Amino acid sequence: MTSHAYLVDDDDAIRDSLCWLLESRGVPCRSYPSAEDFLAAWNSSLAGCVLLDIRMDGMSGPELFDLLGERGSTLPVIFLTGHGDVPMAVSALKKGAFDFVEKPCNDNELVNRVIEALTLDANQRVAASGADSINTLISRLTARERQVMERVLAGKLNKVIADELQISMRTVEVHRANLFEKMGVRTAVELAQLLAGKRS
Amino acid sequence: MTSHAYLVDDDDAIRDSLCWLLESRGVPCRSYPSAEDFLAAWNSSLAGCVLLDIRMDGMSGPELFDLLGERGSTLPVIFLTGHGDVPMAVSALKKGAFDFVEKPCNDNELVNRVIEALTLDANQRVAASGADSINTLISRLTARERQVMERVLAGKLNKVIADELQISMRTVEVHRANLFEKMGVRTAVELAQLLAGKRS
DNA sequence: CGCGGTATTGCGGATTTCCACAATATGCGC
DNA sequence: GCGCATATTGTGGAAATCCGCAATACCGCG
Repeated sequence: MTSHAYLVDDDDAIRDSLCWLLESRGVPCRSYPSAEDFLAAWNSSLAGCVLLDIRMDGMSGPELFDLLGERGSTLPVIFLTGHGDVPMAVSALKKGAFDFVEKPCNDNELVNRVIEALTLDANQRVAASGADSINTLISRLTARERQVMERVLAGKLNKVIADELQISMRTVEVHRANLFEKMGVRTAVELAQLLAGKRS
Repeated sequence: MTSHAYLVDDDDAIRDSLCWLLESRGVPCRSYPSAEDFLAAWNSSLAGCVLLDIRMDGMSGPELFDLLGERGSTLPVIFLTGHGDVPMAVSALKKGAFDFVEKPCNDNELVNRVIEALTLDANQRVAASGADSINTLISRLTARERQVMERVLAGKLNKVIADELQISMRTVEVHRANLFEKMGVRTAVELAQLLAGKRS
């Protein structure tokens, strides 16, 4: 999924001109005439950022913003508005909007913000992919292996784990070795380091 | 250091009325007639939050905000302004201000924001104290113990560590046991958990 | 100079982990 | 039913860790 700027505005002229501006600066751009249109097109694998008009027919910009958040979007959102007020800007930013700019605005400024947002999103994605691949690894463990892993991470001895799980020590050793193998580590400490912070 | 609201505004009447409002709601408050006054009184152990007027004689609110940031303040800052515009609010929030409210504002709203900011600050402090106490623990280790700890956290076997440090395995065992004792853990895994994330 | 803290090492035994080899049982899909 | 993945257990030995007891050495402080 290439990184795009997703422009949502119900004004045809603005959509066209902004889209042209961005593409002329090397930023791939797709535009949508309504919040509903973008929401329909959105899926969690979209990468890039969103340029969102505040006031639109149908669903408003902030409403779309909230909805995207609920659906797990992490796309940076830049609000665009011709008639914004301070409380609206404050509210948007406190909810995690990337920026809030008033129309008309300086072209270079806007393109810069878009590029910043694109960069942020790219960084977020590499960071997330780390956690993701770890969760993928964990997902490949069997239930037993996960139970053993939990207890290994709690610093428990095999014999204690065996006792807690009501199985023999030998079995614990087997699960332990298997899960280390699957997680690609050689020691319990490496496992702890691997999962440091991003627990699932 | 008790948690306070630090009010910085050059308008006597506003200072008095806001201070009275906050104290009447149970929020201890101290006020300063200028940014310079607060800056002089500030030190890194102050706890609470800052209520900052934008436009003041001498140093402006945003200028003070930047300076505090440079000096390592983590106090949440709520900007107060009677004539703010959107770009100003956006700029403040993107720089990390806690909130940005326009005067006149609803008393309850403001008090709520202050309490939120106070809560945030308190949470930040407990989080920081955790990292701090860990660093304190580490600082009590001897040089050798730290060297051993590094390698233990790298998942190395005692024999390897002994080899790297050119000492006997027995010595490594001793250092290892001592540092576990000092760090208050019983296993290498616990140590890794303890230092998960906040490495010094 | 003696005391205390740190660093160092050895011995020997208890405990634990690691692993190869080997085997049984269950459940699931073709 | 057969093959495969998973779970389970055992034997036995090599390797590593854990730990008490004991000793030597260096260094800074009073």
